[in-house]
Amino acid sequence: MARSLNLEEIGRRAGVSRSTVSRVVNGDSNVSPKTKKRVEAVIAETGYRPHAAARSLASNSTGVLGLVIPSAVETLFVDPYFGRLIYGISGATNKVDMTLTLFILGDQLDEDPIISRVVAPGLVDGVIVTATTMEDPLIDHLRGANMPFVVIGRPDDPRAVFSVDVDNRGGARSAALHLAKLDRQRMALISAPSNTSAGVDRSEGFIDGLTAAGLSIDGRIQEGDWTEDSGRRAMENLLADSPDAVFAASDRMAIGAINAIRGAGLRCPEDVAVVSFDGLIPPDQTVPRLTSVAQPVREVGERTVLLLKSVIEGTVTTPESVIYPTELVVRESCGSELAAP
Amino acid sequence: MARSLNLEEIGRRAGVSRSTVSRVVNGDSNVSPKTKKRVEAVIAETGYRPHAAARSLASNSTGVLGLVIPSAVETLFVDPYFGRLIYGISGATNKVDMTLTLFILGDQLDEDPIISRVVAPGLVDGVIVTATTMEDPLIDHLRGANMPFVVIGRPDDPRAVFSVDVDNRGGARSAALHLAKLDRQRMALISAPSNTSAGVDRSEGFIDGLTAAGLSIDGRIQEGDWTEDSGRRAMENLLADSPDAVFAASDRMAIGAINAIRGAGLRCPEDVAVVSFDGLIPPDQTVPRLTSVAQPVREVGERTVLLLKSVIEGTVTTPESVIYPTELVVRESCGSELAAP
DNA sequence: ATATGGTGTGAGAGCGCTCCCAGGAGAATA
DNA sequence: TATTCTCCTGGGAGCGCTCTCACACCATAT
Repeated sequence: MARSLNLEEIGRRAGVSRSTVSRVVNGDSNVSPKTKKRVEAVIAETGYRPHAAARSLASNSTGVLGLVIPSAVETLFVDPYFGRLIYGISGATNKVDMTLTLFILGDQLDEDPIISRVVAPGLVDGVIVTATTMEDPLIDHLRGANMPFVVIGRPDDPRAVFSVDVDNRGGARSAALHLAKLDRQRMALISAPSNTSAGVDRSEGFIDGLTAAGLSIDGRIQEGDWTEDSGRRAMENLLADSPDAVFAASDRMAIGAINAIRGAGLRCPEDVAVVSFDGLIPPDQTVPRLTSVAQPVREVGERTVLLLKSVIEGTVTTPESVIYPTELVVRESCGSELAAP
Repeated sequence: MARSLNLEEIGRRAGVSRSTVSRVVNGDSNVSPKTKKRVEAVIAETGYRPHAAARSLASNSTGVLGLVIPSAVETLFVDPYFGRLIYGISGATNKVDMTLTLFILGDQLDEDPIISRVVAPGLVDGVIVTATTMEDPLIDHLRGANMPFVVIGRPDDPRAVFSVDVDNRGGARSAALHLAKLDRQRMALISAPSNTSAGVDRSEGFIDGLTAAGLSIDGRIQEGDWTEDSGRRAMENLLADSPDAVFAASDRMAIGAINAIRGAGLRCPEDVAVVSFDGLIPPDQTVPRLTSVAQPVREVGERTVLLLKSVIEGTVTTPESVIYPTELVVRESCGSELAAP
């Protein structure tokens, strides 16, 4: 019978103690080069790998980060944003030599059995919460269980919660100012869901920009749900008010809007200019190419992981809100070339 | 100083032993109703949750499933397929009361440090491998580490590996037969990468169908990489051969192809009919609505989880290949209405 | 010669749980 | 009352690791 391959066994084969093998495995410097080499040889030859659970139990840390995504994401998964975000977070997690666990929440948010798994001790060291709707009960559970966490988005109380977000307000505002500069007078808004912080901030920022330019929205607002389809329907409704420009709170909704504009026999950008938010669609994939407020999704993901790691390690203790700037990337859909000489 | 909340402590407060509390937590029947109630009260009141790592160590099972996704997925994440698949797998994992961990592989496939984490003992009980390219070294590592795994797709040797796949061949074949029945004579193919089993099977199935209909492809093949953009470029090349129909191995590539057809001033389906594979795009999101070979992504995800669970538990020991049927969903892009009276 | 200090190593305890076995309490049977 | 059986409960061992402490060893300083 093969005895199980553990520290003790490796030590036996290398003629040293369990402790010494542990030191070699964990890169402790207090091991003589000769011993180290011998132990490493045995490890390589046996294919030994430390037992993750045992390590977690003894060290009281798992090396695992949790990513919590609300259920509404079934539709959201179609949006390139989530794929990018997961990709960024996963890459950063690997870079710091940790593992990523996915918690996709069910429908009934409150007493979801998944939540109890998220906060169970010994499973994850910390949690990243994304796309949280305002006043998410999950936050309370996390805090109650004393589980380190970082929110992606703007939390209800930024002074009580660690968070990473992009400047949704400023980005949307710049979109309004840009369109105003191009002499658009009757702007419309396709907003994102108003129970998300990004949705609220982008709407407020846009209207803020309008106001600063001496314009007003006059009720030309339709709420979408991030999907292309909702963007198309929203635009169809808005066309009744004959707007000359529209700001869509996401790329995909903008694509839907462009389709609606075309479907109504109008031209984009000549008749209706379009500016979107996200900047995640490859430029040549749309006609006309989208003018969009670009947000650094990958950077947000990486920074979140790093921040969470600091919180777990206790390096950072007072909640901080990291906010990444956004950048208006001008292409054809806003009609800036029409205005230029 | 708050003493740590563990089985012993709960037992102390409820006036029973560690063992009894453990029985209550795990739903063991051999506990008197009175004791059970008392223990449950203490648990509820203290908010006790079992320590996952300790449990794993003692029971030698983690309750965690790993999902391994190759790196190429940065582009693939844009494809709705992966979102759906992850969503299905995650839902099924939750349903069997387990947790899902994500391993997104880096670029250098072979000695990726992530692989060593995947196969490390005490982290996951089993692994789901997706989008594997042929002869993936990961498979060998998994087998070498004696880690239970199930492949989504068609493995090199179906008799040696557990797998779940859809009938790519049959689906593609039915697309060819359908177009032939509509009197299309010069069909073209936009294939998926030939280092994936789905890519190979869909191409072979399509050509097989052509042959059965007495037609041939005559070199009208272009390979795409699943993206819309690659579909557009592929179609632009194919148009030089003036095909009257095209089969794209994925929805997104089909959308790119339609754009290319339009861009060349041709009509779809009148001049060039289009049939795609996947059936994941909401019908009204394209003009014309896509005729597509639909695959049951969610079912594949769920079945994979269930199968993996059986393998882990040892219920199933001889490798089996589950293959789901596909279904041709006819809409407008294939031009079937033109042929009908 | 003794004191001092760094370096490499081993042993013990303990993380919180599960699993197994021993055994008491009470009911059923003799 | 003695015996057997079932039901419930407690305690010990052990999962594989980390962490702290002790200590042997050798080099250098006093």
